[in-house]
Amino acid sequence: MKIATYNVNGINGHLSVLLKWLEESAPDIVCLQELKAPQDNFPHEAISSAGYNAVWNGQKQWNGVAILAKGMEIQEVGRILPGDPEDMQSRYLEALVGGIVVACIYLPNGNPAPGPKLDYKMRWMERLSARAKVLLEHKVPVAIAGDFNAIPTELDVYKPEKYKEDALFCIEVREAFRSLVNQGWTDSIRSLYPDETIYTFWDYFRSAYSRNAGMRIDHFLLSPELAGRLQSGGVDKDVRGWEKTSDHAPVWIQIA
DNA sequence: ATGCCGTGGAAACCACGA
Repeated sequence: MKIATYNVNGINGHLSVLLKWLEESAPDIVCLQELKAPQDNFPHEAISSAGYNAVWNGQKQWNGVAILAKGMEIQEVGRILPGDPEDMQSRYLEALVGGIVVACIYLPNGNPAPGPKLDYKMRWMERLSARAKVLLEHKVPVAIAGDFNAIPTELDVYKPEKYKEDALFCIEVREAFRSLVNQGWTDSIRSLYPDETIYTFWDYFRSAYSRNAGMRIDHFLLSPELAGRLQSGGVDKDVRGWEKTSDHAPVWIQIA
């Protein structure tokens, strides 16, 4: 079973790229982030015609996450990350699909840092850690997948020294990410490729993609029950080079 | 050193992204 995560940066604006990638890559389960579409403007007919069921948590203008599945029922578990009834941003969607609990996340960016946006990000990471701990205790196959907006280590960004103060790489975000993983999760791509430089995002600016000035911020965290089934994984880097494309590339893993 | 690009919604500019 192939599971993918892809920050589409506007599902309607980049729909043709998404559909082309779905056809070429043929993932069984897909987590999407940054739909940038209100709930009633999700392109469900196009997604359905491509062969995918879908559940989505949309929002006007910003954010928005979705889970797609090919030929499988998607049983929604929830669309609220517990811990803050004031949080109205559509950044979380949890579903049971193919015998796996899939949590699709779009973690807040946090910039400019320091400031209220970083504060919100840190609180969101605390809430995610709390939910992740509960999911681990269930001792079932779980994948937390999505745009974490977190660069785990210096190996994961083209110029670490430039990002020391950035909300994606500052020490408190790195420590929060490491603390989350240390609950017992497996960072899939890093576990498959312990020493390689692998990026999932390249800025639109400054020819970042052609310079390979990227960062690894889209991740798959697997519970022990699922990590043992991890066979392979990678980044569909070429998709980032397509016309009218997202600034992220799709990331995928193959599960036995 | 810098949103230089790109999206969506509102309004012909704005907020936001990483």
